[in-house]
Amino acid sequence: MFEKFQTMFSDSEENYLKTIFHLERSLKDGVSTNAIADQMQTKASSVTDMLKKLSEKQLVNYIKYQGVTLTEKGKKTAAAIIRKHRIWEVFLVEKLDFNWDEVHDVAEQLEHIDSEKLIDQLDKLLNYPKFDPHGDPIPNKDGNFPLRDKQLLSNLKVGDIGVCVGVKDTSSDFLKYLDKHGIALGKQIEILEKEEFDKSQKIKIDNQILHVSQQIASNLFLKTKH
Amino acid sequence: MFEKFQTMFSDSEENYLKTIFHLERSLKDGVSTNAIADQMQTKASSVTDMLKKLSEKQLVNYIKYQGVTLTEKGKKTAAAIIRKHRIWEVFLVEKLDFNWDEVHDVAEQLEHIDSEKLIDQLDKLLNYPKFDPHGDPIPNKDGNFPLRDKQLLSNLKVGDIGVCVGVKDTSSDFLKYLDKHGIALGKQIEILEKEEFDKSQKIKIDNQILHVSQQIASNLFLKTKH
DNA sequence: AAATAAATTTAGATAAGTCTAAAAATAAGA
DNA sequence: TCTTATTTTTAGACTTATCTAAATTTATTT
Repeated sequence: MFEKFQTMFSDSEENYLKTIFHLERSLKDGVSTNAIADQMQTKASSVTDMLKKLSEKQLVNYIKYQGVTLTEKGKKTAAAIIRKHRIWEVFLVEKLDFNWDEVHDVAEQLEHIDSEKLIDQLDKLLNYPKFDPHGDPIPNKDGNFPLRDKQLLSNLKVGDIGVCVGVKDTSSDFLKYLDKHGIALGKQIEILEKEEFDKSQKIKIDNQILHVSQQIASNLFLKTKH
Repeated sequence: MFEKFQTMFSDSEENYLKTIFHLERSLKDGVSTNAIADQMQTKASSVTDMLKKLSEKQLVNYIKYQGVTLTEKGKKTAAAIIRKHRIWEVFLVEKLDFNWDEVHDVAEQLEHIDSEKLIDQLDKLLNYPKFDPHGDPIPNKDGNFPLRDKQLLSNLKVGDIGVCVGVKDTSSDFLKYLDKHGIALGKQIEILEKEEFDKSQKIKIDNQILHVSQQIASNLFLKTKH
């Protein structure tokens, strides 16, 4: 009755792959043991153990004391997990009325469900979304991420106009702040003033004037009108 | 990033509770170690280990060599898991075009996802279904199962007319057999003849005549017209 | 370049869940 | 009832994933 699903990889292995994938993107060069440990709230020794295992399975290139990179196989696997995570997030928001600050923990569980048909059908039900509720790209079945030119609000100059297309910080607190001030994906934002001293900005959204700090501006992605 | 979900119980514990719940219903009196081991395709010694643990957690009444019964807490927990399993099955069939013979393995995974909001919203999306795709009752949030008077096709007599409301055997093979012969939940069936010798029957469904063996008739539930 | 600091790995331990093989308890048969 | 068979439990081992503490390697600093 409870025949074990011989999923390719354990939940833990999948979580490591996903983390390494993300770190590799942001840190560019090789990912260190400690970086992984920090990100996953675990101990460096645990990371070392797992890296050995992932290395044996040809998922990472691991050289002692030198950090890791994902192999092609590792990248594909990580992309598949991220794909599942993000499709589930869209589902939760679009079909089950979750707010964008509530989806992460549940998606973290759902991403490990093993069923190709399930994810394909979900994708179809949601009309093949390209971005998740935070504006992050959803890789296709081949592991390729759709590109979208976007810039941080903090990098725009006075007079620029853009549409909000994503957030860098996906923490619940930040998302709730955005909700409170009417900032959401799809909204148009115009930069009215920039304060050099503290990098804060005055912006126009929904014909309302809003002052945002550097912290906000550097976590909000806009797509500028070319 | 990957803070462990401190779900009440592990997947394994939940699977044991669910199995014991089902066995308790069919076997009536206490459930034996071997019955659980058989059902779960595991070894009796593993079952004993788990029973000790479940007993410590007040989920079962366990006396060495005497089998187990679920406590109230155990019943509630089991019902909650079964509730999740069956709601997911409805979702898979209604929203993702799964066939009723494809849902079990996936629901087996999904039933362990820990999110009250998720299951409540799913329930709402599906319009609070009372029965799953095999006609099995979905317990409510209190753990109570909706009742439906139903009888096995094999127990009806010539001339009786009923509507198909469930299956006893939910194996893929049986469900595919039913699909092939146009038998589905909601279909009306009339008993035309019964063969005493081999207990086979001649029935009418969709104005077609069909011969079904004892094996089929004893695994199909009908609701007779009052 | 030697000494110190930081990062990483190893060694050994723990917990959950499972297994095999042996021991103990219960049930069944003569 | 005594003996045998069946069921159940115990004992000890294994795997996965984690941890702490110690050892090792790499990086930094003077």
